[in-house]
Amino acid sequence: MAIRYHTATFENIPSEKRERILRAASRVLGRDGIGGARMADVAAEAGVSHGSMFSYFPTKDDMIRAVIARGMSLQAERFAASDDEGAGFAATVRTVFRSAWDEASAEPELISLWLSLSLVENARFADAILPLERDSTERWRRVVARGKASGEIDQGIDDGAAAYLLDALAAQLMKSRASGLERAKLELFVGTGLAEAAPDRMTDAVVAMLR
Amino acid sequence: MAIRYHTATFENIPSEKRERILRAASRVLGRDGIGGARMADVAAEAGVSHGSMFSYFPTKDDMIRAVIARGMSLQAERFAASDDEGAGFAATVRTVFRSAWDEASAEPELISLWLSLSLVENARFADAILPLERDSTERWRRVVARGKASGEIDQGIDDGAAAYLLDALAAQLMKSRASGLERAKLELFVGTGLAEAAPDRMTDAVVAMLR
Amino acid sequence: MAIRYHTATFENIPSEKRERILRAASRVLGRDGIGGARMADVAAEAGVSHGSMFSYFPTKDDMIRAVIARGMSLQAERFAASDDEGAGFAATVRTVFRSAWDEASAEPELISLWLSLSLVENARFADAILPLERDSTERWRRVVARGKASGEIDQGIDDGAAAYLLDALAAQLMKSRASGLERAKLELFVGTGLAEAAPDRMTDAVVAMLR
Amino acid sequence: MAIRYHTATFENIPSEKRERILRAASRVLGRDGIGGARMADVAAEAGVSHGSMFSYFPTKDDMIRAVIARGMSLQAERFAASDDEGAGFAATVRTVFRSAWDEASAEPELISLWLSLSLVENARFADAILPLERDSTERWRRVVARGKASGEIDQGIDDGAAAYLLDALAAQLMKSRASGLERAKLELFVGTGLAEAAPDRMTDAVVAMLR
DNA sequence: TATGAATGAGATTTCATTCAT
DNA sequence: AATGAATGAAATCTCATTCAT
Repeated sequence: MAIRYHTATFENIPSEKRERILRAASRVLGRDGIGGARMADVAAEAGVSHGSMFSYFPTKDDMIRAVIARGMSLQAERFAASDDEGAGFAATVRTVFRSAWDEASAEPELISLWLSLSLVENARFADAILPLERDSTERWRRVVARGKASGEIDQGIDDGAAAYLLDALAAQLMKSRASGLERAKLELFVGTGLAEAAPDRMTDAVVAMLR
Repeated sequence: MAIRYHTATFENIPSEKRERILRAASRVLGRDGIGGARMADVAAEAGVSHGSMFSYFPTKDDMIRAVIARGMSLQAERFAASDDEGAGFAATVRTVFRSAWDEASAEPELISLWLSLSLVENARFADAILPLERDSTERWRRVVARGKASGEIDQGIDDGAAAYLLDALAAQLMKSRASGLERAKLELFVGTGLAEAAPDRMTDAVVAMLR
Repeated sequence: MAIRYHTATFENIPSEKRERILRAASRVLGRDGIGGARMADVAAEAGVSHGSMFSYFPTKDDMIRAVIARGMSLQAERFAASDDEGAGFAATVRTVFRSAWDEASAEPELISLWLSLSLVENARFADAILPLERDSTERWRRVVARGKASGEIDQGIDDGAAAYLLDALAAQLMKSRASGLERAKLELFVGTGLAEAAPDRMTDAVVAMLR
Repeated sequence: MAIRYHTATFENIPSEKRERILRAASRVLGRDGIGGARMADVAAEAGVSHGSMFSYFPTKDDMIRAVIARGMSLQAERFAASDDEGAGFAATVRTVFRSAWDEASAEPELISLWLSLSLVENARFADAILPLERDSTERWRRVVARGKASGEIDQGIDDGAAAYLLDALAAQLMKSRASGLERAKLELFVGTGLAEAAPDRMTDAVVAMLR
């Protein structure tokens, strides 16, 4: 069902090499951008020959899609892993904000790539992550619904707006791990050097607001 | 005091032409991205010769900085214009969200360009808008302070977090005017075709939450 | 005595496989041209591995020469088969034109390949078919000689020119089976859709002219 | 009405340079073939930079079409120039065969290019010369008609076949100037070193045959 | 000052050939 | 002997920048 952007050759090589290449691509794409990334750099960083890249992916665009697809499934896995239907609203928000923060810190280049997908110039890749965004939407809606059911969220609150706000906050936190500008902005609000505390502080704040 | 990125020649041409060039550059940069924009396209769109571009700006990077600087001062003007220290918190949020939305709708390419500046690949331009972000921060802090003073915001609310949240929401609304992906995400929350109502709905929601 | 362009390995594989490979090569060379043909395509079309091709033929050029040599001997066989020293001039011309037409229709890619050999860029392969051309010359000279002897050709006719003309006509007919342009040209003369009747019509015409 | 394959830039440069580039392209295409010709070689041979070539022609294919178009109009001019409706059949054939021979000798690379167009691999360019072929057809039909009217051609002769034969012979003579293989073949018929006499000898032969 | 032709370094992509398994 | 992954040189095309007019 999932579309494959790579060639049969790519499926035949050792999975260790496959991972190495996709990680290198992810790193270069995150660093130099979709347009600025050079296949030769990815090849060098992955320790394969320039020509080999094109035996793994028909075109640069295909490689990009493959990296996005991998990023998506990694993210989906993490979402699923952090999902605990039994936890309370505040605990859930705290867990999700914290894990979003940690994952973004671990692979900031994937976040950079994700940021790129919002640009019109890269719109042709955006469809690749829509499913993930949809997934994320649903997740937040359910979290809000549970919060209302448990009384942790005021009944008068607009569900959709609350979900949007929570999603936007999580996204903003992640972006501040990948982007110097977003990080600077975050520090303007929480204080220089206090970024690390941001996920918890935001959790407290948002939980308080919604009650 | 402000740094000039253009040449003396650029100052000698009619201001109408100057505007035309900067607007064309803005449009092309927003559409094709910082890396993907071509000087020849800007020239063609502005109705000047390709060669002239380099007599106005020493390099492409300089032209980009000039466009960003112009975007910044436009934005600063608007901020100043919409500032009404006498208005209440709710009214201020509504006005700012709405005007952010309208301005983004009017010049989405400036928003696109602004989005680009969060990417690491374009980090060398980010310092150009930091002053504006700082300005925006201060503004939201003052708005929150007024809200607390007037009792429209609960005393227990974390000031910094509230300001961050309001800023993030305003930014998110603006971005959804320039990016198909962000627009799709907004519609996932507020419902397809209901994007237009988003600024008011977000205002209502956030005002309710902070009370 | 004949030069071998293939390796010893090629001689050890089943003759069925050998044929399959040479036919595939012929097809690909005819379709994509000598320069444009890709070894990988030949391999795929023949159902052997890419690498094997180079264990059968040291280089692409060798493979091409092998294909040409095979085409030559096929053609020589057919020449010999259609040779009937006892037949009259008109009957001989008719038979040869018709069989040239039919053979070209059956394996147009061999004709394409033969056409390629007239190009300067492929001159290095031309020596491979000179013997065949020489053979063809001799054959036509003999046919003309028989025609004169039997009185079917006017004594005043220039033998060499007549033979050249007959050979050129036969060649032209064959080429029109492989080349869209040559076919279009033939139809300009004989009428659209009437190409199939061309061999007989040309036979009648040329027999009438030489009498 | 005529389609232009070059850019506006190409029209702005000195006509001397334009000619130089098209001639260089023609030479390289004739020598290395359509697929084998390299833009860098054309550029070097014309004394312009590699990059400039792409400011004159959007793509290599466009350059090829431009060269073909130029070859066509040169050829059409010559056709028109050698047209003498008042001349007798034999004189016309002699003039046309001779001028075809001379022109082919003067610019063999154009003939090579023309030969290339018969290959399936180059079929996408063939439509560019169909008008010329059509023109040539009509011309030979008229020549044959005049020959019949003046009694120089036997009434029983098949008009279409005669025209086809004359056209094929002219083409064959031209091709033998560009192709070593075709030249060798011609010499097999007329005798080594006697190629130069071929046009006249063929004229005599064909005039005799058709009477 | 304005123009637009010219340049060349650099990016993607192709493919004959090699070689480890 | 067979396979197919790996290689890297080379080809087309792009575009910021320069420069003669």
